[in-house]
Amino acid sequence: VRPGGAALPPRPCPRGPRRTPIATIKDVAALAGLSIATVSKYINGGNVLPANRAALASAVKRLGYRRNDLARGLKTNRSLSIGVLIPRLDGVFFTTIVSHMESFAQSRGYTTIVCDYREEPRLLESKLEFLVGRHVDGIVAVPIAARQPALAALAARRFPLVLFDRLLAGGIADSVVIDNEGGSRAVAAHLLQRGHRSVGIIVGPRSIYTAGRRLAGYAAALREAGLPLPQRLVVTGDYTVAGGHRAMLSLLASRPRPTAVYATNYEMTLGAIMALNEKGVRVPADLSFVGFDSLELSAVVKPSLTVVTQPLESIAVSSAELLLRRMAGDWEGFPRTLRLASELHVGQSVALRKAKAAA
Amino acid sequence: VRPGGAALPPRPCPRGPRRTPIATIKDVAALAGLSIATVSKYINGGNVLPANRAALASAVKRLGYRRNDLARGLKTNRSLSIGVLIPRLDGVFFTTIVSHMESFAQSRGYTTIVCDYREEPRLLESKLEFLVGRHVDGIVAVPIAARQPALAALAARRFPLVLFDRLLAGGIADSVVIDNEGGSRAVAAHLLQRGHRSVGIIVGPRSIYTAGRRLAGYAAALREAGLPLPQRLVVTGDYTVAGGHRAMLSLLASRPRPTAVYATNYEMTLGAIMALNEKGVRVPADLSFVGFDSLELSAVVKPSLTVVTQPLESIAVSSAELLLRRMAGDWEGFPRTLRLASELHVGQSVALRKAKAAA
DNA sequence: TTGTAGGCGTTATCAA
DNA sequence: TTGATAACGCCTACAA
Repeated sequence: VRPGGAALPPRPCPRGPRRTPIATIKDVAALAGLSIATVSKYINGGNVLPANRAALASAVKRLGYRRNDLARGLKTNRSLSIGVLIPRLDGVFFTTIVSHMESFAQSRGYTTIVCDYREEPRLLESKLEFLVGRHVDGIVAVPIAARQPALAALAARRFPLVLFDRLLAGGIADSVVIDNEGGSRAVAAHLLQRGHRSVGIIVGPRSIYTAGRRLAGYAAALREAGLPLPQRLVVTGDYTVAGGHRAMLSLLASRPRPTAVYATNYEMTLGAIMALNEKGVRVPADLSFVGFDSLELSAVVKPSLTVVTQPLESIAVSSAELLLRRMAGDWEGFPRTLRLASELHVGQSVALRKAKAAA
Repeated sequence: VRPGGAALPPRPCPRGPRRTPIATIKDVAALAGLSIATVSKYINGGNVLPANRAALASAVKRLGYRRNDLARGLKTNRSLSIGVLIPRLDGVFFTTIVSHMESFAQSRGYTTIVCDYREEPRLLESKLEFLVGRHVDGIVAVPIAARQPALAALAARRFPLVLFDRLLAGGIADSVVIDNEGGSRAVAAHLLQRGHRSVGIIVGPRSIYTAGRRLAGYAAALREAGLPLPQRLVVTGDYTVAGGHRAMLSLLASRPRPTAVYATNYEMTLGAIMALNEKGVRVPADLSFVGFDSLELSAVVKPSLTVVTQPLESIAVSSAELLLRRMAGDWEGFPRTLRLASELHVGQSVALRKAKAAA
């Protein structure tokens, strides 16, 4: 029986024989004929006599000394690591952001521990436990739902925590999101201006924050323009390639067929394009199309795609920067919500239509 | 002036005020009225009297005690983390593998520190330094070239190190690769059997191990069949979407046009398909096509794609498992090279041609 | 079964 | 400026 709280990680492998021993401060001190206190000062940029400095430098080099961050962290009560908790590790959106975070964090001396919870609430909690157990100095996370007791508790304790992409209800934690509504409004405006009155929209799962906002912004823009948004033009694609593919097929089959389609994330954009190609639908001659996040595709596809793009690197860096600030004890403006702008890149996938009576 | 060896990481943020203090063994001991040694035993599954066990359990729960892995690692000389060093963090191939490694490692109690070196040799070295400085217990890495002194040195020191995807010259380190030649041979056989005699191949950069092997296997199969492989049918696509796109366009323009094209990685497959769609080339009626690693696409695209797939999860798990074995001191068979099979998934993208005289 | 004590590599406090 | 010395949280003989 293994006791000790809910879920202690399994015992790791028995350790093997030690290889080349690693030099410690003590070794350096011995070789340089100085005390470990002096060596420590030297290592951390303190003042030492030039003569000693030289001796230490050579000793460090001779021994190949490397500071032991574990020991240091033990003393300073910091692990020099931050946790990153995301819904999934496949899809390109999160991995790209994580990649940027990773390199930013490393440039600041921090290591990242990345966990994904496969969109499972239960896994989210246990991975959060794992991170806390690892004594990470801060956490960047993507909530799965608007209410998330575990995350809320962390925030309430003033544990450095920054959310991104999705928000918690009540704005109780520092967060970084993009202007999802704004992006969709821009798309709506663009399509309306180009004469489209019947536009299909491929949306994500209702439960996901971004999906709701993207649809809401789009619907609001239509409403303000006095146009209806019939349910048959709103198709859910589950944020997957297959879902986008299916959704596009269904829109193509719908009568009257919309004159344009707007896919609201990368995977669904990909799937939708595949469907168009299979069906031999010409863009924008037969159908206009607006995608999401697929700037790379946009450059490759002809005609170039009109897409909404998110500033992936900014999201990553803003989140990490805010986190580091909190970790440094600067809680100014807490809880803070940064809203980054999304951009509409106008390509050639939206045709100009003569205005005529709406369907 | 910051002294102390080549490249110490920058000083991290000054620490902020301590928040909710975290319970330690000492606290648990005090609350339970026992010694810390007993608590430690309890935590690690040792024998304690039932009565004490109960007291400890409640104390642990009350205090929300979590073991400090840093302190434990300091004592046991292990950091419970493994480093993962890969060429890039964009592309789906490496990130998928890393994702599997991450979850496997976590299931064994290990944390992973992921670094990418953006295909830059210099960055590879410095990230390796970073990992070693973090005292990771082992490293999984993808070399950038056949000779890599830093990696070789590590292997020579018997530091737990497993390479994957690409090999080092001389087989001096544990490695996990797929049977690249075999995959290409299977493609060649399939195409030949279906009557294709003039097949374009879109290859990766010469400098990358897998690119060389994939081309070699294909060329060998042709040679053994007594067929030529004219240079104009071998187009380099740099392993990128844009490159695959360009390469396919060039093959389509080539005269006589090949009857089939084989793209040798995921990104190039994507680009190539885009090019086909743009040009309105029907697959397989106008041109047969074989892709790589795009099983997900394969399901979405119609007609379904014939593709070579790599066992991404096996690569990840095999590498991590071998690494853990080495970390446990089991050096049996060192240096070992695991060669995993790739698979040819036959879809409907290769047409059956009546055999006739070669071009 | 339980407790005592020493040490892992660092940092930090004070004297010297 | 330098150097003993005491933590940091945990593990582990060894002794009780």
